[in-house]
Amino acid sequence: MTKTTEEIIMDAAIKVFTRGGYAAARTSDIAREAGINRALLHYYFRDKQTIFNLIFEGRFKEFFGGLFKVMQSEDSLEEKIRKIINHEIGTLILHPDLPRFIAIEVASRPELLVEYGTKLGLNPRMLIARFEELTRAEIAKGNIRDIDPKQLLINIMSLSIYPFVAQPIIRVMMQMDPVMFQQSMERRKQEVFEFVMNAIKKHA
Amino acid sequence: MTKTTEEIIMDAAIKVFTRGGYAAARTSDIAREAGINRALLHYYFRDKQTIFNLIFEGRFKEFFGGLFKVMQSEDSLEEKIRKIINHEIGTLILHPDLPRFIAIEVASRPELLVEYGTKLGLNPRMLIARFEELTRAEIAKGNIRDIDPKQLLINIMSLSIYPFVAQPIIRVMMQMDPVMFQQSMERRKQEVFEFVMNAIKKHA
DNA sequence: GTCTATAATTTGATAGAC
DNA sequence: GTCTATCAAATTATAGAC
Repeated sequence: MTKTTEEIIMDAAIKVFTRGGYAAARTSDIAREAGINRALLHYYFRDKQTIFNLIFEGRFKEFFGGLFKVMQSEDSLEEKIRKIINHEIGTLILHPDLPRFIAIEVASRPELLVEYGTKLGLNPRMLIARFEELTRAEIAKGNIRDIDPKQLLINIMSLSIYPFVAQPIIRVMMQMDPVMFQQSMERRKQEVFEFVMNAIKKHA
Repeated sequence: MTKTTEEIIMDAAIKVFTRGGYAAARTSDIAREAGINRALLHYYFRDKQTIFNLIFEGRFKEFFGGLFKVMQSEDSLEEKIRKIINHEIGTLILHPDLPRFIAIEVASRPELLVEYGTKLGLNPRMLIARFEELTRAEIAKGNIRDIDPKQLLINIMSLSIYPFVAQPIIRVMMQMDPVMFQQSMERRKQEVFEFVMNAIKKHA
């Protein structure tokens, strides 16, 4: 189970690229992080852009791939909401820099979203459609209050993802070290779920 | 009211730096955007870092300055929540790239937060303290359900700010052009307010 | 496969003419 | 004040020895 040099380089590249995006990444940082020489990067991978593309595809998949499965599940709305939140926060506890990385790169080149989206067979329309349908059905049945399903989905994502984007700010303002932050996010799974369910509940 | 060259350069620099952060910004991009020569940047400002520091201070102030005032107001909790949401979304409609820019730079250098925070006389502890106090009072009075005030504040911020961070993704997934997105955010002020108020309301 | 040395390219900063 | 030309430094990429 000992890692090949190629894997070592990839792991190092993930760290460096994810930290500040493509522009801020130095190939020398990747080499140092991997404990090898810069020239060896070019032996295993053609150039910086090639490494980045491989990394981006993997990170993109991490960010969107699991979500797609969860969104497609045949659960009730409540159960689906719970799973989305648990999946998002759970993933980001393991990879806290992920959303910032995706945001940086997709903002500077939005076509990446379409390119890698189709590459992974993700259909955004489909992804949203089921959730919308389910939500509208619950509204029609009178189980929840009238709310735009798209906005509801944005709200769930916002509550799950934003704290990680703002992690450095939150940590300073609320005086948390990384461990405290992680524990706080662990508890947040339940808190966000309750917040959302309350928000869509009907009131007398 | 015709702009000086210095102002033209600053405006261009704001655009370029905000787009992808310091590392991705090219001085040649700033010059082209300003319609002048690269050398002229160095005539008006010492170097890239100097321009960036000026820009960052301004943007930082835009992002945190107004919030500070709103957080200090003597309103009821409900009114304060409304004002926070309106202020955040309102500001970001005018400056949609702002939160991504702040997130990128503060993530790569968290000390910026403390440095510019104290420079502007912002005290994060104070900022949160009043909100916490007010929220606890409402809980004690039985007006809202029991909720961690810090988490509530994070939730309000998440709902207000995240859509702008994820703007490129949301735009693609929901097929909105920039104008539609802006209109959607305008409506969102009210929707987020209702969402939050419902979420903290007590249920029978 | 891995390294050292070096070349090529990109980017930022300066000198000096107008 | 603004430009062209040039330099210097940083960064990426390649050649070639071992």
